[in-house]
Amino acid sequence: MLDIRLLREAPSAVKARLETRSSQFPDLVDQILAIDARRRESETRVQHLRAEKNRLSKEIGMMKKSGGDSSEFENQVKGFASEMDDLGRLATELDAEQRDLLLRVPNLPSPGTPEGREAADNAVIRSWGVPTPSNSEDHVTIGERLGLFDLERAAKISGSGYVIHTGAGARLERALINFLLDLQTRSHGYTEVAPPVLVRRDCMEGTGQLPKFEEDMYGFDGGDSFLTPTAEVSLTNIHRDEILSVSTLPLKYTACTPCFRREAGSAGRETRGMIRMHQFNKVELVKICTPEQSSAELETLTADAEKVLQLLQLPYRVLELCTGDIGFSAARTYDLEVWAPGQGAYLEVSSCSQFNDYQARRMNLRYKNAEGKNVFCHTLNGSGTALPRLYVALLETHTKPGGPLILPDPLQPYFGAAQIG
RNA sequence: GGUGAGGUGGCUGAGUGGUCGAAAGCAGCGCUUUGCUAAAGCGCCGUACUCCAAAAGGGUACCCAGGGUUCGAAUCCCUGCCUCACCGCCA
Repeated sequence: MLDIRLLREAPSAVKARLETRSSQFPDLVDQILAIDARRRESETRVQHLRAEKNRLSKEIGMMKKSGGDSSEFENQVKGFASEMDDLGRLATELDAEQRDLLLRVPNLPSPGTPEGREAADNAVIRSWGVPTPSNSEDHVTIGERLGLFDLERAAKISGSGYVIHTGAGARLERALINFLLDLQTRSHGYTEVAPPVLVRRDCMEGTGQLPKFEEDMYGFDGGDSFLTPTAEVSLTNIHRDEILSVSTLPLKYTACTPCFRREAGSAGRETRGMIRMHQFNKVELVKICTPEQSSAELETLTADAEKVLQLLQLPYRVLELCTGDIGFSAARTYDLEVWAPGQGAYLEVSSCSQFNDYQARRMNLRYKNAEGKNVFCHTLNGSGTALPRLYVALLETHTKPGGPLILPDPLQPYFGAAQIG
């Protein structure tokens, strides 16, 4: 959430920055400022009435104590009680309305974020490895041939968008998870966490999935709790409503959890195979740090995710997303796209984002700085990485048509063999 | 799921209708004194919002959350959430 004071003090700068995302946002800012003005006006009047009420009540107390007659004062207080109630209600309403609208304003893109409207405007900033020619089998063919997973029976029990990993395929999934978590904890210093995947509504608001994207989420109990679409939600919210000691920062957490997404509006897109799922495993990396640390932490976070692809010998490229393509809560984002020869395309396997204090403000996550002031933290996250697309790239890259899947060296001890098939 | 007990400031913990944003202690900060990694004394020490051009200084709200009773609520009532204990059920 943006600081309302920033909107008040520099509305045109804020609107100009939001405009680079989409033209719908400047109007929203005006709407919020109008409500803010009304809200403050009614709040001020209520406060004055309450001050008067408190003063009279205090006098009544003293009169009662000394045995005087206070009925005149009592009537006086009663006299403006209803005006006070009305104004108070109005102020509360406007406050809620303002907050709700403010929660629907996305983060300001960082100054360095390239401007652009759509994915085509993203900037390729580096690539690694040489993409293999796209004449291999696709992962569905390989998976069927080697008996690694079963999409049809998954559809039978859960519908489309689910997978059953079977036999060596299930073991490979487990080997990948262990490899990824060990890499991030042992080599990169993240603390492993095994969080709940069902969270309360306020956590989903904290990281920015709600209120705007409720139709993409699996909700329960009338919208009180949700299955998390990414471990980002659980991990970043761990310290919500806390004031952290600066000496503990940056905090670095990783977790592998199932992720649940309705993918509303994505029907028909990339539906073959495991590229877009309603449930999938993902290793997530989350950092909580100070504003000063934040930008450098984005670079190391991205490098931590890239290491996965390098070790697994999977060619990839890194994009810096443009203003029109970065996520709602993000100020700046690098996407890692792995080459999938069977698709003849790059697949997004990680999105590494810097949120500045946008999420922290939503979840009231602060730290006490050297001057003893409570300051909002900065948060970051990225995948390290999503399993299904990593799996797809692994199969399509390391399998020759009709041949076995040759596992990259670092994976072999985790799987317990050098190849499958 | 049932029963019971609770949720007060960074922590411990008083406070059962009025002058309580809240005693006291601890921790923290500042000063003084004592020549020795410490003690004692004194002072300061919550957050958010808001008014004022700003500072100074006011004001309002906050004792888990939301409602209610009352001229007045940390205190009484209702609901919810959470914690603890025991019972039941269960991977």
